[in-house]
Amino acid sequence: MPELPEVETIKRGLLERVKGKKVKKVSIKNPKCISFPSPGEFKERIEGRVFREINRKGKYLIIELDSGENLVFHLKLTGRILYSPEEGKEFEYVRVIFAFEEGDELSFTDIRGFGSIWLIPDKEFDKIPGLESLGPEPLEEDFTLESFQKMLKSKRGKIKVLLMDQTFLAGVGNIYAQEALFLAGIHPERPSSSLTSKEVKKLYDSLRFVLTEAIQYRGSSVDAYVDVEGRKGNYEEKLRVYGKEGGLCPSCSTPIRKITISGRGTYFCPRCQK
DNA sequence: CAATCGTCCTGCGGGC
DNA sequence: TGCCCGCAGGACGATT
Repeated sequence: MPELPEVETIKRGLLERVKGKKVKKVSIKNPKCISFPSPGEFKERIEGRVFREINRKGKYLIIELDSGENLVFHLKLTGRILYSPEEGKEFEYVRVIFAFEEGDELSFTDIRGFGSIWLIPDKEFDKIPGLESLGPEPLEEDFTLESFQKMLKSKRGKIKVLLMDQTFLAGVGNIYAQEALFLAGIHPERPSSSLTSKEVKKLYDSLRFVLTEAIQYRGSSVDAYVDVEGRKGNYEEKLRVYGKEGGLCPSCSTPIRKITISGRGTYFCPRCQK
């Protein structure tokens, strides 16, 4: 389940490995993941192009090509982007392989197949569902406590659902929404409008803290996540409540509880989170 | 109108 | 033991 810290880790790995490289060949093993354009056009428009700047927006990964087009990935649940220093490496569940002139390769693999790839001309991000309606980046400077307070004012509904809403905040998913709420001592089912200003500040600080810490640890390998080198993240063992059903609260030793909110598994400490 | 549900897909875990 | 059913989940679109 790659969320902001995992996609950021992949981005940094790509900058190191493939920035400035020229694509010699695109091999499409399973065209279903290519949302736009047609597989044939996708291949034709990428071969011979150079990977320039590499950016992340929420959970989307964006590679700028020297043609002015953008190669965009969304990994959803089980997508992986894997680097291989040699050609011919066939990863499991491989869908698309980008082979570079230097003889190295980048593979997109996906077990469950929810992930998507797009190739779009510059400034045509509207071709990608969700990309243009993303909320602010929680680690950017313009996401201040004041702006978070304002954002919450016009919103209703459960706070956990809101944190995971990509149009509200970019890049936060099921894992880090729960971790931030735990650190802030806020029950995931609390109506967002019921938070006191003290709680809003705690949540703001917790969100930024947990995302920053998770990036430092190169992400959490829940589900299929690994970095471009195929290495697992180191943050899983640091998770405080996510996936800890039957475990004890790291703060008060009360058993962690699991509930379902909008169809998503949600872990929390019934004592620490009110 | 906001909240929930169905959908896509496949590995895996629980249950018998 | 081994099989099978059903669950998990990001985000869009349909539905209530």
